[in-house]
Amino acid sequence: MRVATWNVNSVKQRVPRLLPWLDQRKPDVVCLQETKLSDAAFTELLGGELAARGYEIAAHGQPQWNGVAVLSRVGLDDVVTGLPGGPGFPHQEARVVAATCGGVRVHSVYVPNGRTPGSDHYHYKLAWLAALREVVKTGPREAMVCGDVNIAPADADVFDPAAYVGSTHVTAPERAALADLQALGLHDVVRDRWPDNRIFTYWDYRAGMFHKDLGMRIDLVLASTPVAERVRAAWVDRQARKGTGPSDHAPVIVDLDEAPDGDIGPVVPPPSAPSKRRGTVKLPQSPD
DNA sequence: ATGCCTTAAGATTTAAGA
Repeated sequence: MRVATWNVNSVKQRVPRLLPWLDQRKPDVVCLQETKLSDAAFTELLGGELAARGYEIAAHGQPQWNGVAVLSRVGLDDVVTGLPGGPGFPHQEARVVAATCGGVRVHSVYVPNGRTPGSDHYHYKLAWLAALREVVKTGPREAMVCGDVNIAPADADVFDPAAYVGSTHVTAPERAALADLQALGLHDVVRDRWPDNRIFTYWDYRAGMFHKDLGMRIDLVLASTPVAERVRAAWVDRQARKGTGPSDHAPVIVDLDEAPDGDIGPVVPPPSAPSKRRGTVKLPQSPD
C-alpha cells in the first residue's frame, strides 16, 4: 500500500500537477493539505477525475484558507472531520480529516502556522497539537498521521538553523508538542529511513530557494509501530516541486508491505531463492 | 527589499503563508 501526503497550496491551481502525479506515482492513499476549497467545489472540480482513477474522497474544506482531504482506493471508512473539542481561531478551521483506509487509521493534518512565537496564533498551534494528540491516543493501534505539521523536528530539518532563530517552526515548545504526539508511539518514517540525509519538503517560492535547496522538512509521515514495521520505502518526491506551476511543498511517499497475516506466520525467504523485494529497499530520495 | 513569490478574494489592494 502506497501512502502519500502533499500540501498542494490550492488544489484548484494544482490540478495540472496533481492528476499527472497520481498517474505517475499511483498512490493508494493520498493526504492533501491547503486545498483552499469548499467540499462542494472540491467534488465538482475533481470528483469525476478521481472516481475514474478509483479514488473515494473525504474532503474537509472551507472556501478560502486551509482545507484537507483523504483520497483512497483501498477503502475509506469512518470519516471524521475536525478535532472533537479542539481549539479554534476563534472557530475550528478545516485542518484535519481522518479515515480508515486499508486497515490503517489515516489522519491528514494541516497544523496551524503559529505566525509569531508567543502570539495568539502560536498558542492556538500548541493547543491544536495537544487536541490532535488526544484524538490519536484514543484511536486505533494501526495509525498514520500525515501532513504539514509546520514544525521542523530538529535543526537538521532546516537549511540553516541560524536563519530561523526567533521564528516559529523551530521553537522548543513546538518541538516538544510534536515530541509529545510522537511519544504515543509514532515514528517519523522518512527520518528513520534516512537518518543522515539532507531532506526538505518545503522551499519558499522566492529567491530560487528550491534551486539552491534551501528548505525545511515540515511535512511528515508519522506511523504507529505496527505500521512503521511495514515501511519498505519512504522518500520525498522532489520531482513534483520542479517545473511549471508547482506547490511550494513536495509530496512525501511511503510504501507499506502487506499487513501480517495470522495464517502464514513470519515470512522468511528461502536462502536459495532470495526475493528481489524482501526487506527494506533503498530507493533514491529523488529519482530525478 | 527586511514578504524577494504565490494564493484567494475581489478591487486596482489586502491577508496569509513559513
